[in-house]
Amino acid sequence: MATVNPTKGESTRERIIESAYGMARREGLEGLTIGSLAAEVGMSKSGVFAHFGSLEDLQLALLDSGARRFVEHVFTPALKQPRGLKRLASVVEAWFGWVHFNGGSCVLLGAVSEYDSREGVLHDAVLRQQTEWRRALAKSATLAVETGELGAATDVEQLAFEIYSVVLGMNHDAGLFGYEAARQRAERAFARLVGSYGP
Amino acid sequence: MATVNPTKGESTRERIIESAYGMARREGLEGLTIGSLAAEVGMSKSGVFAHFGSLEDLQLALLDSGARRFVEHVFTPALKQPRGLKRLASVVEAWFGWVHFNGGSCVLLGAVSEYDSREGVLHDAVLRQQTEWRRALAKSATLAVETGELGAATDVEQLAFEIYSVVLGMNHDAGLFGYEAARQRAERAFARLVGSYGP
DNA sequence: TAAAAGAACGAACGGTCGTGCTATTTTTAA
DNA sequence: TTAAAAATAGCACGACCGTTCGTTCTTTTA
Repeated sequence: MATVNPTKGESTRERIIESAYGMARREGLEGLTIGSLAAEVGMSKSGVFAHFGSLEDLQLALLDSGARRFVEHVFTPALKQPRGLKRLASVVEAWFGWVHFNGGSCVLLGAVSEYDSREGVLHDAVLRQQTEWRRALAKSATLAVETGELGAATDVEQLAFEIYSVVLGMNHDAGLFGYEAARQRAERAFARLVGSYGP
Repeated sequence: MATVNPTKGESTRERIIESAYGMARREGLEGLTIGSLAAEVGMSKSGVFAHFGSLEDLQLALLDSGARRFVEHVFTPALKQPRGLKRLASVVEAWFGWVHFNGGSCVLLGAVSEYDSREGVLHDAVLRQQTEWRRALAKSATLAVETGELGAATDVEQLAFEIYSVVLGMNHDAGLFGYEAARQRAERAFARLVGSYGP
């Protein structure tokens, strides 16, 4: 019972974030403005503003919220799979689905290219996220090595990089050329990867 | 003799683009403003503005200029290599180097995530670029199949996607975690790729 | 050297930006 | 039901946005 009895402020704050998330998917975190956001949720600028205290804090909240959804969508369901290749594949498949779930463009990945060569709290948050998920991916790979489904000599960090690359490739192609074709390419690439790292 | 006797206007236009390119590398094409650009080149806003007619045209010019550099840096030198795997490898290596050449963040790739889910001439230009380079990459792969250095059954479009993914992975990691480590990962990934597609 | 063309400036425009303030309304708690 | 607290609106601000316009200075051409 985490979200029971949400106060009015909390629920509208959630509504704002929801709306901002859709907007950021089209315009990026940087393209977000309080004015247009207020118009979309049907509030005044100052009304929206008061919930966050600053635009940067709103962006930060958005990043957090996105991260929560991401983990829920990609990592959590995989826990139902047995450790090893099954679980790793589940993560990757869900990751592919995540791109589609977000209409072909991902706020979190967009934030990487917006903030990777900048300083500030948003950069720090993005870096933390990416580091964490790369680590989680490598961990999943490690389990698949331990079950013997991947070769014992597997460099799991390298494999995590290569899987992540496929995700980036899919994200890239989905945005430019369409989701379906991109997903097929990505599926095949991942299958190849698993095959080439096999025992 | 293309750039001989450049008129004054042409040369300052070049200077502006040069400066804008560096700025766009930090802030993205979207983050570019005529005011800050004018300040950096030491001109008035209107003086800068007059060279392009609109901000969008400036961004478009920047995209064109970047494309020219990119081709010059990545594709042109590879022509000195014999057709086949040598040339393909040369393209990929130069591509890796291109990321470093641009200080770890590439304007052209940045433009993809800025404009992939938008409409307009900038989106169109980005799409044209990416389509062209993917095609060129696939073509390079085709030659390597014809020389017998890659398997006859190779799906060159799939291979092009996978190579491109590695480039994206490298770009991602270079921006967040540093160039050197990213390049090593990318090198190994490409080597694996070539190996797994071998004859 | 004179005339025409081009380049750059400075000021101003209407907008929008994020952010403070002070009211007013609505929700919550006693 | 009433008082306190929270949520929202309204307005104004200074800054900056892209763009336009008329003017001035510099370069090119004849």
